[in-house]
Amino acid sequence: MSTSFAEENYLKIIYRLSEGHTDDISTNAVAELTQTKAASVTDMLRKLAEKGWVNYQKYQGVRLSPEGEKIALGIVRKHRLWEVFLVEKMGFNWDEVHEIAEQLEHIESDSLIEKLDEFLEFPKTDPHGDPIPSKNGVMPELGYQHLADIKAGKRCVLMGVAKDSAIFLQLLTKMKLSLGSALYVQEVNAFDRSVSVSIDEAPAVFISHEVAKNILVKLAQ
Amino acid sequence: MSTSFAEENYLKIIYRLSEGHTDDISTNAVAELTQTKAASVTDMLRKLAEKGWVNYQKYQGVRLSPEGEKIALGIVRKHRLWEVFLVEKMGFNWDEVHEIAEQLEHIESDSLIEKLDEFLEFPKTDPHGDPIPSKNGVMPELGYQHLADIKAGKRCVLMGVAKDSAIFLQLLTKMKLSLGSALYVQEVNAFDRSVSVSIDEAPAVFISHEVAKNILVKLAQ
DNA sequence: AAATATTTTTAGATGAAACTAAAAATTATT
DNA sequence: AATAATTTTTAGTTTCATCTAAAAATATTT
Ligand SMILES: [Mn+2]
Ligand SMILES: [Mn+2]
Ligand SMILES: [Mn+2]
Ligand SMILES: [Mn+2]
Repeated sequence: MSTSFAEENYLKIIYRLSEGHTDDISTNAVAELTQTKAASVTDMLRKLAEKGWVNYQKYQGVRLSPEGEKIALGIVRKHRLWEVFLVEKMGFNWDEVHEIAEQLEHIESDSLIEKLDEFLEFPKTDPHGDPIPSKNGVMPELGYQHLADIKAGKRCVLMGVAKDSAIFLQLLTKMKLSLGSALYVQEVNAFDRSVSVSIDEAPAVFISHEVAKNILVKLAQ
Repeated sequence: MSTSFAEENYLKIIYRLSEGHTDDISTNAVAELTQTKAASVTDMLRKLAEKGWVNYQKYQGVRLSPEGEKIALGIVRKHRLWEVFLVEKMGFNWDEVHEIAEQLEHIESDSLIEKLDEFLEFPKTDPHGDPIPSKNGVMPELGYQHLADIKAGKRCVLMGVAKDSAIFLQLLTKMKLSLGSALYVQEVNAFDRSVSVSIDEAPAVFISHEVAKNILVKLAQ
């Protein structure tokens, strides 16, 4: 069965909202991410349920069916592989690729995406550190922690971001933060929950809680 | 002003039908290439005229305005650059790329297409020998001839094809014909207008008039 | 437990892009 | 020049994805 751009975008967003927990997703949550009204979401959820891609009961919220999750993972795979292409081969910065990948993720050609994967030498993660689902729909679990949850005195490495808006990524770049940055959490400041962090052995800088929440790290060793 | 996929496809097809001659294009001709009904074409032509991209008078046919031609050339440029990418970088055969490029041509990002052009080292022609319009909307005139019009005894080189359907391209491949093939027109056979042609100095084979019409060549020296 | 607030669904409408069937205009033929 | 054939347009529908406004269901507060 074929999928429209709109359907693919809804499935992808329901997938995103489901990551981690297992409870049902609310109509309003979907409406916010799709940038549509709740009434439009209700219509689409009925249609997706009709096609067997979601389980949906009026007023009870929605979750992906196994079939729907497979489609969503396919879109996410394409999105992230194209992002790698845009950064690695076309020379874009990590804050410039998301919007273009939003378009490219809907290109329909299995052979293209497999050839792209090979051309990029089978990357495991995208330019934002997000894992790339395998061809057969398995999303690797990377198990990173949020910088905001790291205790003072710990060393860690920046492995990813939990948000890929251009404005956030540009701020990280300004702060000299990028994938692979070696971080030393000198102090957690109780007043505003900001963290004093030394980046690549440089003198420590303040990172706000809002930013630290969206930085994913792996503890050193 | 933004363009929908449907509008872009119409403009591209009107452009294609206009190449060469200067007369107006008929509604039916457009309907055939867009794979829609004449009534649908009439609707769209009114809309395109409204936006200033075509000149259209009821019953008089249609032609592109300068603005419409610029848009069409932009789509053709993207289509052909993506085809080069698919063949040169992704390892597709020349008969496999057209359908994928039909999708990729609608990706909207000026910086992407300029970076792609650079990545491909500014190709002048696509995998079918078709010229790639410049960034500023100029289509190079290559001035090739049809193999069907070449006189017996002449040598020429295969430079392009006038049709990019997979079935035609696969036949050429089977006949060992590809871009750059050195052709010697041994004889034009009056009965069926087929041509006896030696390909790369091999013993001559028969090429039907139907095929010869769609092969573009440059006379040797 | 009632009242109130919030969320979600229904009902009805809109704009795009297609369709079919019928009418009108143009072109070709006698 | 009249008739017939063909092409093109109009009129009225359909499907998809959205919208607004109002109704219904659920959740929260008093
Ligand atoms: Mn992204
Ligand atoms: Mn990403
Ligand atoms: Mn197209
Ligand atoms: Mn081509």
